[in-house]
Amino acid sequence: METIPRESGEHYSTSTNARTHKGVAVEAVTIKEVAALAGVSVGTASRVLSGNPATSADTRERVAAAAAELDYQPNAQAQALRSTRSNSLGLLVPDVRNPFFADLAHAAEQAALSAGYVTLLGNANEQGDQQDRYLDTLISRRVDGVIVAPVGDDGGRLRALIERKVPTVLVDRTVPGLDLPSVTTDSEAGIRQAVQHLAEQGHTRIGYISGPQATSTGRDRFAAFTRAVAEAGLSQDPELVYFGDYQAASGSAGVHALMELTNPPTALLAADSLMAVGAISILHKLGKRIGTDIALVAFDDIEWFALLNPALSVIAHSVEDMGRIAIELLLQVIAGQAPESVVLPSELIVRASSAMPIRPMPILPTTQTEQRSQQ
Amino acid sequence: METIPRESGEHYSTSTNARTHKGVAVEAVTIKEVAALAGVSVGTASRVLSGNPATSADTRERVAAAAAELDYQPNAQAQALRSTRSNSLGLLVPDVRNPFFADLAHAAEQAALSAGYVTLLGNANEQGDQQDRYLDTLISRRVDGVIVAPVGDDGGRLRALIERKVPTVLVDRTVPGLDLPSVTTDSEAGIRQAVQHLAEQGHTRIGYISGPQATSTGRDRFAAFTRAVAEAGLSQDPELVYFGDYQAASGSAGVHALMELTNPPTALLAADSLMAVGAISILHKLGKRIGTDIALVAFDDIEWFALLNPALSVIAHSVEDMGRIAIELLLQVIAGQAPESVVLPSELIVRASSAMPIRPMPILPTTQTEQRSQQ
DNA sequence: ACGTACCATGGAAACGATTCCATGGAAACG
DNA sequence: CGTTTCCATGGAATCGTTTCCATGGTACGT
Repeated sequence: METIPRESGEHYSTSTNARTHKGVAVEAVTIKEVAALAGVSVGTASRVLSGNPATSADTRERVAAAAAELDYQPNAQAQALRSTRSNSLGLLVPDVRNPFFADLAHAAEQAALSAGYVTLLGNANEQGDQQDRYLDTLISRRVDGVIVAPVGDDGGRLRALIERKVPTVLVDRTVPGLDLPSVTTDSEAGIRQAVQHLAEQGHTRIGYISGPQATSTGRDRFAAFTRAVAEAGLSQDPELVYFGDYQAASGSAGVHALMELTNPPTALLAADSLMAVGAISILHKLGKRIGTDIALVAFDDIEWFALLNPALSVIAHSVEDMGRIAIELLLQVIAGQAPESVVLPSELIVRASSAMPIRPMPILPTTQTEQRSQQ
Repeated sequence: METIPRESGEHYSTSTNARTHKGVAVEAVTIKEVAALAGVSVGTASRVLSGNPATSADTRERVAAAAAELDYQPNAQAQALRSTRSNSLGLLVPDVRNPFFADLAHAAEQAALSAGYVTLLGNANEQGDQQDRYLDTLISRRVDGVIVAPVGDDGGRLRALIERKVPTVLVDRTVPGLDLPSVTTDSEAGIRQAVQHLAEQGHTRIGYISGPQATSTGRDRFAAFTRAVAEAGLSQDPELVYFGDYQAASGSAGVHALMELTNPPTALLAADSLMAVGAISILHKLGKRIGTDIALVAFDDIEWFALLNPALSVIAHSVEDMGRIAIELLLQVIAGQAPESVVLPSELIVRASSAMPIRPMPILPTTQTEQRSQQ
């Protein structure tokens, strides 16, 4: 709206990309200046800096020296605009504060870095709209590929990625109806081992704190639990299942609900680490001693779980592999291939939280003996 | 190197920004196509889409409809190249897997998002060269501002940021000689409270697992510890200090070293959460019961510490405030102001790990009684 | 020694948006 | 009714880089 006449005088009228800061205009070094200092054309300078072999040793040297002298940093936006490659990947996780996803982010980021990509990390906060917002941002920034641990079940703006044929890989969770390569965990084995292990300790009523049924992991793990319980001949009382949302608070709520049953469980299985944290916290408050009064097993092998007293039994799966393989698959998609999805194994690690038989009595596989609550 | 003649035929020779994927070329929607569909010029379309008021209601409507129809997502690179604003911030932390920095990243990212910025998260892995590499990447991407929890003491490429006048704010740690706004914690109060508290429990020899002296927090906290110990009249035996590197392994090594002294400490203070984790792990292995055989206090208030048994006493400081304020300061710097640095308070939270007097005997402030190691 | 091949180089177009400037038309004013 | 003002719009320049194309020069084969 300013109408003050501006003099278009004898300034450097050639290259003026100003970054203003505290009122002072700072000129960034461009390839033009590098070329000038080296005494070559812009095209030649570009060739040298991008490693194009069609250059003489002499110019290579002079351009490199000029770039170093001026501390030249190429404008990544201009590069990306022209070359349609941004050398950046998007990584979208439901929650960075969840140690599982923090580890995943770390693993993926390191793998991406060694492949020459920077990672834009986005946080969906377990909210579909925030995920969609980030996905649009990633489309706008023309990232070369995206790795998503999806929130919700409808795909949302993931479909926009697919339409645009943006290379995309799903990780940890899948979305029904979306045909994308993925890296997931086969929860079946780990959960069956956990249930069998608890049955061997004499437990007949296992409480299950489930993930939300709007996620693939929530459904898969719940189905695996149901099957395992049936196979082991344990109680299939539907009251023993509480549906949480993968956040700590719902782990607490789950324990509350399960322990108020007239016939409460003697063992608990939590479908992720955060809900396990919530469960532990409330069990402490309720005065229940883990590993003695009640057994507890958690999905996700978090370093800290081994430090608890008693140490927590967990169903482990390798988050490092998951992150690394996700990047590998993504690089393949970027290269124009159509890689197969990868399913990683899970396995039970028994520690003190579930190692002690609560009721040392023989298991009666056929007859379900009514047991009084131990209030 | 291809010399195959390419036909430059009757294709859409106007706009061909191809993103190749699985061999198929996909054209991204550009503003040109939006303008064509709306029946206006590119300039007008741009004005509408960027909210420039110099547009008629009629065109606004038609352009908006066309953009929606085509699911247009602007090319952020072209926008940034022309407007010299990228609407993105860089956030560089020493280690995302450290829950303190994961929380910090989350807090900062949310604050940035609500201010309209996306965050590029980088991981220095506590290594100066990896930090430098990321800093160069951020310069190249022309981010609008950078928040750094610096690794090391020499600044490295941080000086390049300053030369270019890239708006930068330091967080958690500072670097001597760099005049940048920062958000840090005053460890003095929390550490003095912790030492006094331990002295009140009858401890006279407090082991200190220090952070590296090449970080400002390492130095500050060590100095605060030294002062507090002197004030409380406790042992200033230099053998009671172990210098770690803020990683879990060095916490274990520190406990090892301190417990092998002929006169080992009866209480431990760890300068960050990861070293505390390492310390807990090794104490378990050595059969030392925390809170009974040895007292333990950790710097950094991590949610999980409250779940340990016994719960861990901590020196707390607000990581949410730190992240949020860092973004606030950065926005001020971007706006051309020169904000003051902010120092946040710390305070002791006493839990079971340090609550019990280990040797209920009167303190002899002057005479140091020889105590046998309790191996 | 001459033509061919090749290689390093300079110049210019292009990527997709923003933004300045000029213009045409409508509205407002006398 | 004529002139001025203003506003919406189209066209063009521009951001910094890559990449295509043409060219000049050197080396090579005959």
